[in-house]
Amino acid sequence: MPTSRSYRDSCGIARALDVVGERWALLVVRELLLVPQRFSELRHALPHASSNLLADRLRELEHHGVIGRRKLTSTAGPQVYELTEWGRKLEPIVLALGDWGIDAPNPPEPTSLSATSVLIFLRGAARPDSPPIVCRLDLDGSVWTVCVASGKVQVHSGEPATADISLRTDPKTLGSLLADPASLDTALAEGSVALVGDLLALKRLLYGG
Amino acid sequence: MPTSRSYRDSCGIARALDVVGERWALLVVRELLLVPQRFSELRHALPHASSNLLADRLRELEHHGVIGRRKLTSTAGPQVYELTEWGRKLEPIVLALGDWGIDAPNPPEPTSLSATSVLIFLRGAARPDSPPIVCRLDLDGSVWTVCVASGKVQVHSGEPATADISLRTDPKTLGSLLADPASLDTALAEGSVALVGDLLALKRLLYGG
DNA sequence: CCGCATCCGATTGGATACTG
DNA sequence: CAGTATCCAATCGGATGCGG
Repeated sequence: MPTSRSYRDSCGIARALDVVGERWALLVVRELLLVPQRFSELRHALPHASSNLLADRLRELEHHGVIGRRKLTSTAGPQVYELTEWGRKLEPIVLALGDWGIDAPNPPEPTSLSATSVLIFLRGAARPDSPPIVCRLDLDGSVWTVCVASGKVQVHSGEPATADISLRTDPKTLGSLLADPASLDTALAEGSVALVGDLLALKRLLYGG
Repeated sequence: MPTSRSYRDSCGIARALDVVGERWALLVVRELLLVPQRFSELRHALPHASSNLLADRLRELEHHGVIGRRKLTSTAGPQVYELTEWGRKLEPIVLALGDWGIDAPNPPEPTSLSATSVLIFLRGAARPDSPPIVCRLDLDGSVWTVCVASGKVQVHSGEPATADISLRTDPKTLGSLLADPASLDTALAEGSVALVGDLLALKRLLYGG
């Protein structure tokens, strides 16, 4: 009679929530939107989730077919978690939920902000009509490529072939920069942001124009 | 130090989940998408949620500004819960989540299916390019108007001014009908669906064509 | 270190009963 | 009808352990 934890409701909304409605589940999906990640990377991205809980969610999401795991090297070695084809269809929903949540009150400090989160926000905020640019972005040591070209903003993991500008900072600082353009100068001055390349190009990328 | 139940993550997605991520919250929102509802109506729509939990969620959603409560008569009397302007912005997100959840495995029986759920599904499934029609729909005693006109499908609570066809059934039967067109004839025969008007018009409304 | 599993106190969810 | 009060089971969060 434990009747599991299902909503036992035939509606598609309830059935979706049976799969991704439990605590942390959609944040795991968020983390996997840009790139497959390893267990330890997910832990770093979601520092307020305990390890057992994260392991539970990953197992459940895998069991429901939202994510899969793939070995990086054949036969024993590190593995990454990635969205399945079905799981990837959550992307527009999760992004829309993020837009909606912008208007919510801020959570109590201290807060976390993962690289994936801020990159998703940057991708949505960057003006696609700004001039083409390739930016190398080093966030907490992991390297990303932000590319604006022909009206599209792309973000993916790894080194760019060539870069117009190069930025090194951490997710929370980048988040502050996006929220408050005025903070860019002081961040550069105190070294929390290191820039190689044209400052004006960076401002166009982050704030449009 | 209880550090509440917040995700403590600055990302908009996490902040949205701080508001509507708790159990039952989004199903309450779903119930209020079509029409404001009273406490007892919500209980009937979500029979697997206990009363204290429903009261808790309503209080929290109100506190966060997703829903509000309004007195039907001035000074003491019944009250209804309704979405705020901000809460109404969840509609496309919740509908998209429902579309995604259609592909999820069905929950274990027995399942519930509220009038709102099935009407939302009907509204999305009905072909807007079918001929104009006004349908009076009596679901478990509450009356709705389904109106197809000029390429739009509308569903709202209450009696239509005039109706081309009139249907009386319950949400679960209507859900079965939408899922399986072949079940319509037997449902009519055994009386679980009562139709007044043109059967062909009903089939066009439910299944397109 | 990485990828979990185990243990435990604090919260939360669920069912029933009860009150204004 | 519209919720509270109460009790108990399940879950969460945090710390720790542990094999590879």
